[in-house]
Amino acid sequence: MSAEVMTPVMTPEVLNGVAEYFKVLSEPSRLQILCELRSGPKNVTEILEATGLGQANVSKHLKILAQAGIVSRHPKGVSVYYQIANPTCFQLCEAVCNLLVERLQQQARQLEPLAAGKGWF
Amino acid sequence: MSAEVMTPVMTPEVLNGVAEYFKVLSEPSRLQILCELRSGPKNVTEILEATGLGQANVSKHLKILAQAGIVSRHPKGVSVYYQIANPTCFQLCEAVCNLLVERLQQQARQLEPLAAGKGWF
DNA sequence: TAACTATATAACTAATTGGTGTTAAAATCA
DNA sequence: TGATTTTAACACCAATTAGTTATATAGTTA
Repeated sequence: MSAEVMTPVMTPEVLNGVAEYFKVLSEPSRLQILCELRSGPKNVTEILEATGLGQANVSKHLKILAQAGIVSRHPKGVSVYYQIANPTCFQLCEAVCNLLVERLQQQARQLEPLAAGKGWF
Repeated sequence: MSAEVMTPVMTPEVLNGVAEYFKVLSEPSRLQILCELRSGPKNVTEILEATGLGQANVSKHLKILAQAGIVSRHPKGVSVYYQIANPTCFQLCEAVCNLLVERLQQQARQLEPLAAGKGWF
């Protein structure tokens, strides 16, 4: 009955949700933590040592990642293990990586003739 | 010769670059602007009217999007038209959207038996 | 129970940033 | 030329947040 079937209206709620997810991935420290979890679950101390970040800082970042559903929390005795809950985040990172590489390569191609001495005069 | 071929080291530069790109997409206003550009190029005035955002605000957001290589700038007479330079951003948004939908559906499934009256006692 | 370890939380600072208002610059038209 | 329109640049304020320090909480062991 709706005429908006083909191009769905992006409600503010959806926009906010998507923006919020991207915001979680927009901090180098959090990406670093995610990279460390690529090899498997790690407890907080291991993440501390691997990243060199402060304890309270890591704890806060892990909470944010867990709330976003990107990592999951698994208490085991004294320590708490975290692991990737949804590997989609890596696909997103990979896509952005490719984007950045493409852009750098394109810039390199544009600069190449100048480096070869052509085009200055 | 390198032993790090399989799992590439994520240098701080790469991490910063990826984080920076995600940060550009982490603002609802910018996502709103991108959504308005889905239907084709638009000048600033058209974007103003479509989004309801302030002029200076839109100008700033467009600059950020252009610097990130997500939109491209095309002056035409008095006005300046912007258009999507790389549609990859939409694939990213779509992926995040699916993620959010999946999470809501999963939460719904978990809540369903409780709503049916089972599991309270 | 007390002592110890691992993690989380609270309070704080410093820096970043989204939004607004204003001004300036550039193109078009009278 | 002068007036108008369109966009960008600049200054400002309010709100958010990453990181740090100190403290609290929970699990473990003696």
